[in-house]
Amino acid sequence: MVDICQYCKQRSKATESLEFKELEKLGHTCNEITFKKDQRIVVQGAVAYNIAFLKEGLVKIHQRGPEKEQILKVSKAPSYLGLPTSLASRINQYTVTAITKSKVCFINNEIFKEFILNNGKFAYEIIMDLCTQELDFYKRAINQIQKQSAGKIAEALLFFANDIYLSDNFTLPLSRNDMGDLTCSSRETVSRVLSDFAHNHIIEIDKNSIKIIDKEQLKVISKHG
DNA sequence: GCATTAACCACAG
DNA sequence: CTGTGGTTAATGC
Repeated sequence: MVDICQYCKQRSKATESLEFKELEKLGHTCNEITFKKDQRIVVQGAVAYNIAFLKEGLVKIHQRGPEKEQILKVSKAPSYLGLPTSLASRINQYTVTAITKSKVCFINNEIFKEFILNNGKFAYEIIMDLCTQELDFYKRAINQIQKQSAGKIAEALLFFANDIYLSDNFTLPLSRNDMGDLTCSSRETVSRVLSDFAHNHIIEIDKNSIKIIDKEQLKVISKHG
């Protein structure tokens, strides 16, 4: 028990709806754990006893497919890590790995269910969160099926710039291999497309630091596959 | 057929 | 781990 939830500044939006008493209860069962880069926070195949809430950091959520690893999404704090797997299944359906140092609160499953059953506002916020994620996932699933590789990689770059770093100048936290797993393409294709973008002055690239020069062009490529 | 795309393989930094 | 070149298979015109 590291934090007292009532005073935590990094709570989820849903917990704003909790009563003081409920927060106290949360505080009694909540454990905060810090993970280093590349440590696994949630492990596919293991039994889930807790809900994981990412307070700080950046993670990748990935699943072992029949052929190879598939990165389902990259997620930054604050967010719940895998409500579907924690609530709908007793076994984790995917692995979550820290890609930067991360702080995670583990909340007892039963307590969490109790909040959902007893507090409508809390439940509403959780449902909103799930809906948003599902819609987002549909969108990306279709993109990945229909776009060709330059489009998928352009989209990934825009995602990091717009959604993760809020800057056109950032350091890619993933290896080329991981970028391939994320965009459903091979690591070679990622390499080629990135250097191609650089040649065409759409981005500047030095190792993993990326600078987007021509964002409009990147958007066009992302849109038209 | 011919062109395009992207995966796979191999090899060099 | 990354970048690049050659090869190959699939697909579209």
